[in-house]
Parts: sequence; C-alpha cells; structure tokens
Amino acid sequence: MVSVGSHKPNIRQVAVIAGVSHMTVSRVLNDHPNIKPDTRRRVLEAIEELDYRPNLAARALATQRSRRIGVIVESSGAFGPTSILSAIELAARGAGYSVAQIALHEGDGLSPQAAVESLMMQGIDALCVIAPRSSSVAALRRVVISVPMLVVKADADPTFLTVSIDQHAGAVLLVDHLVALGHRDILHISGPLDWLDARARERAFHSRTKSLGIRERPIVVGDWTADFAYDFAMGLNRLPDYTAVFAANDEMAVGLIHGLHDKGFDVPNDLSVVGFDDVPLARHVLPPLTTIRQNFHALGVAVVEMLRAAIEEREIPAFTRIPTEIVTRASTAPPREVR
Amino acid sequence: MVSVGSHKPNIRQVAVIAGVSHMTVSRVLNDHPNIKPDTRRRVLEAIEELDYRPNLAARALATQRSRRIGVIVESSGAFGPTSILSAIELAARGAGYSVAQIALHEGDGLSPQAAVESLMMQGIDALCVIAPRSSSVAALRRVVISVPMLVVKADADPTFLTVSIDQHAGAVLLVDHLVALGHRDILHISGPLDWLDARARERAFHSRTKSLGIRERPIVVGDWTADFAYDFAMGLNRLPDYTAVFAANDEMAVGLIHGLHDKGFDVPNDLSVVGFDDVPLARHVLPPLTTIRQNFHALGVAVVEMLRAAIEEREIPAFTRIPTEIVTRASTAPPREVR
DNA sequence: TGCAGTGATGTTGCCGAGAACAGCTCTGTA
DNA sequence: TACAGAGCTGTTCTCGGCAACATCACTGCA
Repeated sequence: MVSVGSHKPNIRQVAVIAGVSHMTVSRVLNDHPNIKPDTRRRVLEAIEELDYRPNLAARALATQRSRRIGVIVESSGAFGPTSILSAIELAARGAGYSVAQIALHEGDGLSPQAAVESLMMQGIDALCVIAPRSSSVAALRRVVISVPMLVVKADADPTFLTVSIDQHAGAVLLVDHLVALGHRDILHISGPLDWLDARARERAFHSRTKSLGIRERPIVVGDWTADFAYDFAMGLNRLPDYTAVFAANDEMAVGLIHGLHDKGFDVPNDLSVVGFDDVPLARHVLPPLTTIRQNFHALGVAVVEMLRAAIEEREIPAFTRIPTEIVTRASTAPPREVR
Repeated sequence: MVSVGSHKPNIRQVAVIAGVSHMTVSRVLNDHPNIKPDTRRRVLEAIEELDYRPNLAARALATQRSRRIGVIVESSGAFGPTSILSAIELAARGAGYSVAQIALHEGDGLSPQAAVESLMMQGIDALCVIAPRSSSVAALRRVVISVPMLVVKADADPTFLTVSIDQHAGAVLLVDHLVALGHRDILHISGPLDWLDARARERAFHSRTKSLGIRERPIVVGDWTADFAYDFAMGLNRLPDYTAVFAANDEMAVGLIHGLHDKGFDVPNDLSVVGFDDVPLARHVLPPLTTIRQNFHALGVAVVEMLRAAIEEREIPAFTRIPTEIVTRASTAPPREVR
C-alpha cells in the first residue's frame, strides 16, 4: 500500500506537513493578519506540496456563506436572457462568486417558486431572477427568502432590487428615428403583453407617438417569433397605409421582412422596418436591420455589484437603469411620399 | 423573544417535533426502506410544519456526492455551445442533478485547467466539457481528475467519454444535396481549423467531393463570423467559377449572402449557398437558408445519461453519436447551366 | 421455552472547514 | 522585577447532514 493518500488532502494534513495547527492553515487561506511571514511560507509550501484545495462545501457549512449566486432565467432560448445570463456569470466570476443557474423552460412544469427553493437549498448568498413576464414577477412577490433578491426586468419595482434595460428610451429612439425620416404612420408589432419588455416597448411607442402627434393606430400583438411576423405579412394583400413597422424584437422584424418580400413588397422602399435587440445577424440580414443595442455587459456588472453590496449589507440604490443605443442600418429609409 | 427560530430549521429540530431521532428523519428524506408508515407520516408532517429543507452543502460533505455536474463551455456566445449547455442543464435537472457552469470567454485569461480546478473545488460529481477547439482538448488531455469526464466534441476520443454531433454526416448531406441539384464546383468556407467542428466539416467536404469525383478546389478558411464572409463576398469582382458555396455555419452563410447581394449577385440564381446549424433566423433570412439541424436535446440527454452511468460505475459505451438532418430551403437551386 | 432472524429505531462519530476563546511568547514600561 | 498588552498560534466546538454500528421488540420455529 503506497502511503501517498490517493484521496483529496484536507486542511489538517496540510497542517501536519507545515508543522502547525489546522487553524493556522485556515488563517493563511483566508488572508488573516497576524501570521508570521515564515509560518505563512511554510503553510503555502505544504499546500503546494499536497496540491491542496479547500473544500467549498465544508467552508459553506461552517461560514453559512457559499459565494454562490443563484440565477433563474426564463426562456433561455431567447437572445436577451441568454446574453444577460452570460454577462452575469462573467461579472460574478470577476467578483469571486460562482453562479448556480436554473432555466425555466416553457411547459416543463417548474414553477418560479420551486426554482427559488431549489436554489436556496443549494445555499446561495443572493438570488437574481431574469423575469420577463409579469406573471412570474407576481409569483416572485409572494416568495419570502432569507437572502437578497434582485430582479432584472423592464421597470423599477419597490419590492426588489431591480436592474432594468431602458426599454422606454430604446423605443423612443426608434420612433424618433422613423419620424425624423418622415414617417407619420407607424405600425407596432408587440411581443406578448404579459411580457414586461413587450409592455414597456409598447407603452413607450404609444406615449412617444402621441406626444409627437402621430396617428393613433391599433398595435398588432405578436409572440416574438419570426414565424408570427412572417404569417402576418403574408396576410397583407396590398401595401398598407402605414409606412413603417416597429417590431418589438429582431426576430419578428426579420420574419416580417421575409413575408413582405414574399408578397412582393420591398424593405425599405415600400416600408421601413425596425427591430429591437441587435442580434448578431441583424447586421447581415437583407436589408440590414435598424435596431436597438442593449449593453448586457454593463447589466451583468450592475447586477453583481448590487448583489454584493446587499450581501455585505452596504447601502446602495435599489435600482439601476442600463442605457441603450440605436444602430441605424438599411432597413429604414424615408417614406415614398417624402422622396 | 418569540420562540419560533427565525433561522433555518435543521434535521434535529424536525426530529424533536416528530418525536424521533434525527436519523429517522434522514432515512425518511432518503427514502430508506424499513420505516413504519406512521413514523414516516409524522416526520413528513414535522418537515411540513417547520418548512424544512435539507442543507445540500452538509449532505455533500457527509456523502462526498453533490449531485452536481460541472460544465465548461467555450465561446458561450455562439449558437451551438449555448444550445448544448441549455440542453444539458435541462436533462441534468430531469435526472436530479444541478449544473455548475463556467464559460471560457476569449481573452479573459481563464485556462481550461483553471476552470476544471475551480469546478472541482465546488465538489462536482462529474465534468462535461464542451470543447470546440483542438487546443483545449489537448489541454484537457493533461488534466487528471478524480471524477468522470465527458467531452462534447466533433469526433470520438479514446481518452474521454465522448458525445459527438455527427458533423461528417451533416456535411455529406449538404454536399449530396448540392450535387443532386447539379452543382459540380463547390467552394467551402470553413471555420478556423483549430476548431474540431470546422475541421470535421472540412474533412467531410473533401472526402465526399473527392469520392463523387468533383473538382478539387482550395477552401477558404473563415472565422465563423458573418463579417468575414461578407468581406469575402465583397472581394469578388465577377461571378466566380464555382456555382455553390458550403459555409461552415449559418452566420457565415448569411454574411456571404449579404455580401453577394451588395455586389449585385443573386442567391440562389447566381450561386447556391448552404450553412450549418439551423439558427432560429435561418428560416427567415432572405433567401431562407438550406442548412443542417442538430439535435441538441438528444445530445443533452446522452451527456447526462453517460455521466450518470459513469458516476454509478455502470458499464456503458464511451461514445455516442448524435444524428443530424438537412433542412432544404430557398438558398439552394440548380446552377444556371443546368436550367 | 429458547433463540435466531429481521424490522424499526437510536447513539456515536465523522465529513472538512471556520468561530470563539484560550494560552503562550515576546516587548516595553513602571 | 513584575506585569500589561500585543502578536501569534493552538484547542475545542460547531455547522447539518449521513454511515456504521448498537439496541430493542417482535416473529416464527425447533
């Protein structure tokens, strides 16, 4: 029997090699002051020699802190939530936290509450929910948990810490862009209205068009998918009265352009189209899409910063708004009558 | 002082309420046999009453099992890796496992080894690496860990458990489709050749065109981005000799179509184009893209099934191949001379 | 009647860390 | 010379579970 234990070394074995108590090793690991440099060196050498790594489960048990953040993300297939999740993970790692993630897929029967519970059992220090739907926000409101909770959603909320991408400003940028080109009659194809982002974009569209004195026209309620917008376009039998379409996301914008094309209409000459998201392909579809770019990186940083502050019980504002910018491309042009 | 402890109940408090020892509670929690139905009921009632949830960190410490799978994913922005990760997470949850994820972003200085170590410290039962590059696979070969390790990559590998999407079959389907349409001169725009998927698709392209007796033509090595393919197309000053292009992913296919369009060439009338991935927008870009659909769901299930078997030390094949299918759309048509 | 077998439950100790407190060794000062 | 206080390190206990073994009450059978 070879004496080099094949199993993972623990803090006491390190202590034996270094000729100190395990608490001294623990102090070195946690950067406590008042450790003699020579002792520290011996401990570090022993750690090196054994290739020791602390057991985080044991540490979590002892400290009641896991340095782990739970993230719940809905419709993880979509571009927005995925990008947000990835940005949070990166920012969390930068702050020394890891991420435990649960994706709520449609119809897999996992309720937001169950997801919260499952994460809490894993011992998270804080919870972040990427909650695009009002129904899930309502469900969250009833959840009581013992760690800080932050929600990424379209608007501020007194119940939670909140980080929002500025949907309103983005929608206003798009409307202003179209109006500047000369459009006076714009159709809005929204996302499903129980999605907060859809609702925010729709409200911003209404209030901006109204304040600019533009014709009030009923919106079309879509479902975010390109298929929906394609089918809608295929239902048009002649060029409509409106001269521009504001689709609530890029996917619908692309589907719409596809359908218009199949119906023999040209974008942007017959109709201008804008989207929202700036998905990677938005720049290269035909015609390239005017859209809104969201700063996911800034969002991830803000989420982690706010959660850290909450964990450490520092005072911070409970709300952060992330700016957006418009990206102007060939899918928008002045309407015919102006040219 | 109210006696209802504001802090989380533990197994001993449950035991007191139920009037049993804490081990009986543990047995109920873990579905041991030989518990009297009446006792079980009392324990469950006490759990309910206290709203007790087991502490998974403590359980992991005691059992040396975390029911957590580590996943390392490279270039998490890309469609493929993201879809794979999401599929694995879903399948893992179905099997009662959670997922600890680390994304390797380009240039964030985290090596695959460091990622492995970081996950091991978190106490994972098994490791899955979504490793698209040969360099990372080479790095992994030198990693020694004490848990089962599975790599999702383009081909089988004696070193690891492996799950592969059948890149070869997919590429063959595309070549055969083009040849069936009458194309005899096809350009391949590959991904970066240190990516295993790119390499596999390129090799399949070569071997299939060769065995069909089609003109050998040097490939163009791309970088997966639509921008690259766009620029490539913009460099064409006249219609090339080849009549079809096999782009190694959808993004490059779309960028290429964009560039060809800007140069005044028409797809598919001047040139047929195929991609690989079937991204959500592939169906709605103009023209809709002929491409390869990969079964990510099946992949996720296979990954989790193989890892479970390895964790439980059951015998299983060390390699699973996931099939692909071709989706034929309007970006491909017979070449001019055939019509 | 005695006893082995088994079903149901309890007792003790350990997993690998950190907290709290105790204790030792200096140093400087009265 | 005594002693306070700071710096450094050790001892013991705890976190919340589970494994291993111990115990006890039945049951069935020789």
